[in-house]
Formats: sequence, structure tokens, C-alpha cells
Amino acid sequence: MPELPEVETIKNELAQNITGRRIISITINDARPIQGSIQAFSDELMHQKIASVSRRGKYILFKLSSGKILAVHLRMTGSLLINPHQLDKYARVIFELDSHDLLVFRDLRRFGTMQIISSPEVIEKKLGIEPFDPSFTPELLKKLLSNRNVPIKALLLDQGFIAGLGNMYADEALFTARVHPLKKAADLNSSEVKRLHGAILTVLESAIKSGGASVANYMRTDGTEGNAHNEFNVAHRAGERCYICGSPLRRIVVRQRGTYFCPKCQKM
DNA sequence: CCCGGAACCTGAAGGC
DNA sequence: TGCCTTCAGGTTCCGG
Repeated sequence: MPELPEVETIKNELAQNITGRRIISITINDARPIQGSIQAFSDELMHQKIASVSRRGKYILFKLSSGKILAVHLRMTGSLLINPHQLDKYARVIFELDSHDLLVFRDLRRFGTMQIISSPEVIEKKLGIEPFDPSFTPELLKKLLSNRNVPIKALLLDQGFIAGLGNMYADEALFTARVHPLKKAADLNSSEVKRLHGAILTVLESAIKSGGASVANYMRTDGTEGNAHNEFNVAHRAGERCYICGSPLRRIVVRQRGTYFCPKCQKM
């Protein structure tokens, strides 16, 4: 599942490989991912140069020479591949570039989206603070948590709260901070908030260094896997032993999401 | 505004 | 072997 580290990895590879390239043809095998009119989508992209590639939350933003932006969200199983070995039935949209490279939007479950927007405002208004924004401080986090009567795990998944965390890294951050996933957000004391702030940053930074985690269908632009899942302390490890205390890790369901934690290290 | 749950989608895995 | 059910999860939408 692409979360911030996975999207960051893909963004960096795209920026390095296709910046400055021009789109010379577009093949739409499946229109579902495209928001709005297909014709308008094609017209806005055809012959455009990709001026830059950036990331905001879990969105990948392609700035076009026209000034408009192609915003791509990979959701669960989407990937952006450069010159894949084969074009299988999940290759939904294919862009040919003037370098004759193919940029392919591949998505098994068809949750992913692509849209042309005139200004970043369209997605900006849905997203909370970026974890690596210098203004994301323990003090700000403490303020954001106050008065929120929801399990901290649920709040970490809310993109309008902090942008970029998903199910895996929310669990990893809570474990690193030694905070129980069901603890009410407003009930975290100052040292817990400080630990959580630091844990969010270290967990994401470490995963980016590993090229993201290959769980489900995540792959890099060259089709290879990342390594971050080998470093998970709790995610998808139910029944296995905690690396810190040796206790069996548990899986519970929070907001319909599988949630992994250590019952001994993470107290209510 | 705040919160919880269903829906979207498709392949994998498990039960009988 | 084969059919059926359940599960996975990012985001949006809807209801209380």
C-alpha cells in the first residue's frame, strides 16, 4: 500500500527520469481512474511537457508546461511504471514520452485516480500538515490532538489531520512512541505527544531510505520492490514476538483497519 | 462540527 | 476439485 515513503520514492524516481519530457501519445485502456471528461483529460495532457514532479500527502503532482497539474493518487494497488516488461490487463493508462519511454499507470483494484487540476488548492484543502514541514512540531501536534475524542490510530489515518500516514506507518509510529492505538487522542500527555512526533518522523525517514515497503502491490517505477517492510516492528506481525520485550504482538480492528501493536510496550 | 460505518474493487486465502 | 465467504485498505459519502 503506497503511503508517504512509497509515494516519495516513486516521485523521486519520476523526477529523475521524466522531468522535461513531452507527452506525445496517450492510451486509455480503462477510463475509471480518470476524474471528469476523458476528452478533456487527453486534450489537457497531449503535447504537454512535464515541468516538474512533486508530492503532497499521498498525491503525485506532475506540473505541466501549461501551468496545470496532473494529480495522481495510487490508493491501494496503483503504481507508476517506466518501461515495464509487459503491458498486462492492469495497465490502465499509458503515456508515451518524446524520449520514447512509456509511463504506465497500473492498478489492480482500480481505486487509484488521475485528474487534471488548475491549482494545487483542489487537493490542498483536503490535506493536513506535511510531516516534514518545519512547522510540524510537538507543540503543534499537541494542539491538533486536543479536544479530539477519537482513538489516536484513527486520527493518524485522517489525511486532513496529518497528510501521508497510512495503516502501516501509523502502527509503526505508535509502537515506536509506545502509545496504545486505542488511546484517545486528547488523552496523550506531553511526553507521549513528543515521542509520537519524533516517531512519525523517524519511521517515515527510515522507510524512505529503504525505498518504501512492498506490501500488497507496491512497486517502484522500475517494477522492483522496496525494503522497508523488512524493518517493520509490528505491522503485519500478529502472533510474532515483540523485538523489544518478546511478548506476542496483537492484531485488533480500529475503524475497520487491521491494527498491530505490542500489548506490553504500548499501554493505555 | 464530530464521529462511525458502508461502499468502492479484485485477487488471495481459508472453509467445507 | 470447486464453490463460497472473508479479508485487505485509502478515501469518499452518508447517517446519527
